[in-house]
Amino acid sequence: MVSAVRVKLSDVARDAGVSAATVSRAIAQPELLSPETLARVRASAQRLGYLPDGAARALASGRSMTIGAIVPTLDSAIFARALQAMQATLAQSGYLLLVASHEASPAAETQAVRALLGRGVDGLMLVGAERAPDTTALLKASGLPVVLTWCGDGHFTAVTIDNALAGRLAAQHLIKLGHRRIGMIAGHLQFNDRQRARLAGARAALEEAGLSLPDSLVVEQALTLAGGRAGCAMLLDLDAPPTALIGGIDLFAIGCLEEAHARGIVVPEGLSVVGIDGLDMSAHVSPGLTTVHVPTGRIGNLAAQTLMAMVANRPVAKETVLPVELVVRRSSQPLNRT
Amino acid sequence: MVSAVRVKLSDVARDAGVSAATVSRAIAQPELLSPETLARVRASAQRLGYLPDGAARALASGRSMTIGAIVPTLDSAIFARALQAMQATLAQSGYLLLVASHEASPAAETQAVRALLGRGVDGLMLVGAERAPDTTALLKASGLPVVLTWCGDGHFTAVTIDNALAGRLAAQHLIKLGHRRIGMIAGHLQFNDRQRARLAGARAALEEAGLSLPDSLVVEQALTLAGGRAGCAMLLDLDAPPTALIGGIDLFAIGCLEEAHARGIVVPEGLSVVGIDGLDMSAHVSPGLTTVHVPTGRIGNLAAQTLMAMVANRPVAKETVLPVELVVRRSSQPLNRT
DNA sequence: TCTTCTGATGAAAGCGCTTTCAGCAAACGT
DNA sequence: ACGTTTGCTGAAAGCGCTTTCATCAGAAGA
Repeated sequence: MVSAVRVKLSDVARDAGVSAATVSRAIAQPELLSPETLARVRASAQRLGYLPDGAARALASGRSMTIGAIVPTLDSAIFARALQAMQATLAQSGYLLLVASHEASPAAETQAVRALLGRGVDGLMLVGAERAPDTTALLKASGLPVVLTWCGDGHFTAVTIDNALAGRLAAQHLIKLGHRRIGMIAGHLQFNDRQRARLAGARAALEEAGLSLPDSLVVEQALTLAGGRAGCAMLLDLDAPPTALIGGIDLFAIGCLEEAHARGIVVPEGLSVVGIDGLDMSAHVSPGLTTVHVPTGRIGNLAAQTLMAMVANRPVAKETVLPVELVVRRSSQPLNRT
Repeated sequence: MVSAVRVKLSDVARDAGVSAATVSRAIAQPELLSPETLARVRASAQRLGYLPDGAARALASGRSMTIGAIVPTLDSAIFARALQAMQATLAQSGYLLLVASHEASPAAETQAVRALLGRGVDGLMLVGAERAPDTTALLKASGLPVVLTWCGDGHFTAVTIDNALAGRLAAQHLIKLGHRRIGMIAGHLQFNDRQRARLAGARAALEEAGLSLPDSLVVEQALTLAGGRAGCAMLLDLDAPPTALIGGIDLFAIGCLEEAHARGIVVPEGLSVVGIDGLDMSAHVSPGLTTVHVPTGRIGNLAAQTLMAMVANRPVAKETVLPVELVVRRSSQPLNRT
């Protein structure tokens, strides 16, 4: 490792014949310098290949130009897209994204928050509103800008969607099509307020229509395609199987499509399926998946923007609720249209 | 923002009645302290809610406990999985992941490298071996541990797969099934050595079998499902369309499945399709996708481990080539079996 | 001509931690 | 009994930068 001695601020200062303060200003507040000085400093910095030391800057200025994000997992189309959007938005302003995942463990989330807080992030993005009290206490004590996503808690700033409405829209669509026995595959409800809300929304819609979503028609599964298939299998194996299924996430719904196909059940003739998320994939599977579209990318963009605004002490909306929208495709049709 | 004054090392030291050095040791090298002192310091730290300042630690110690990763995009099942694996592996050792993406732009990659270098990462993961000379120069000059993934360049340490072999396996499989006109949908080849190698491998296999893969049977597409569909459409619209298709990534192959389905072409009877990647999804689409499986998660794990080993000055293999493996499913079958 | 600004720059004091280097007591060796 | 080693702890010097605060020309005002 022939690590060349790092060029530091003082080297540039010496080279340019100015003080360290001037070089510092050339980087952070160029408008304070005379054009000539600025040009000279920049030339020196360029020639020496100067790269400011982030740790030192962070220590001296109290800002790290880094935003933290803690998600259940990166290995999910949803969170991956949201993080990509965040990262892209942040990068435009010179911020970097520090990520951690907790795999649906509140304790791991606390750990992650502690780690990111220690790393001096300027702001923190979290998913959902439900978490260990420790975590919340840590967050509040830090006084750090925090943005919750997907679900808010009324306390922290949030960029959300109405998950209950999403569940409701899915259910209402099926009800309107004449379905009466509707089943739902949800993610494990513990430590997942998004899924709980979607389920509650669907249930409320059914009850408002004089129907119901009994626990026997709800299965909890791991948030994977295989989970969706397994859930679908369980519901179809019921004595009186549902005529329509709601997937708490699109992946579940796609799993249902596969399972139905494997069983020789034609969708939508033999079974209607509706998802929630609006994955790209959902438009391409066959039959095309009817789903409640969620603006995942925008959640990421907005979370990033909100966080940066908070860092800059600009006012931000306490909670931004992004719209969800039913997208009807081929996977759902009126009951008994044979 | 009622940001409570941050508890600092000196506060803990005072509270515990020891020097700052002792508190510092309690955190980083507890074995140097007497059990009693250690316990006392820990109790104080705990009670005061002390959280070490990462920037200060990084500045003083020269280590940030942060690893950087730069990928084309986070919004891809492949990179998302690799990053999730990296993150999980790193977290176990107290490291955090700083991510950036470049969207297939060499200039953006240079930018990202600069940003991460400045942020004082202890190591850097990059995808592929091809990049702007600036970037390479920057990397070398920094002397930082760097691990390339998917493709190596013989210079930097790398955790790779044999992309050419992957392409070759896909092609050989189809050749063995009797296919003679084989088409391929590849990602844009510029700034994507993985795709170039896969294409080259497929082409080599065909030539070895006395066949060929003319440019007319190769289409370049954006790395999305829609790209796969579009590519498939182009190839099927040829006067003499291929009887089998290789997708440079599974997503392409899945797109082919959709496009074929939309055209009323039955896979595999009317068209054989093979992918490369081994997405979870590929096992679940119908027909199940024949694909060359790539151990994506292991690439991430190994990259993380390698990077940590390099940071610790432990010896590491210059290049680890992970195995790829053909997984035959239903989407491919002998030619003309009707 | 003599203040009073204004704009550009420098000196120097940290930011919160790590890490030599020393010091000191207790344990050891002979 | 007297050097030596060993184990634990403290003092203090930075790490590389930012940011007051002070300075000092030159421009502007009286």
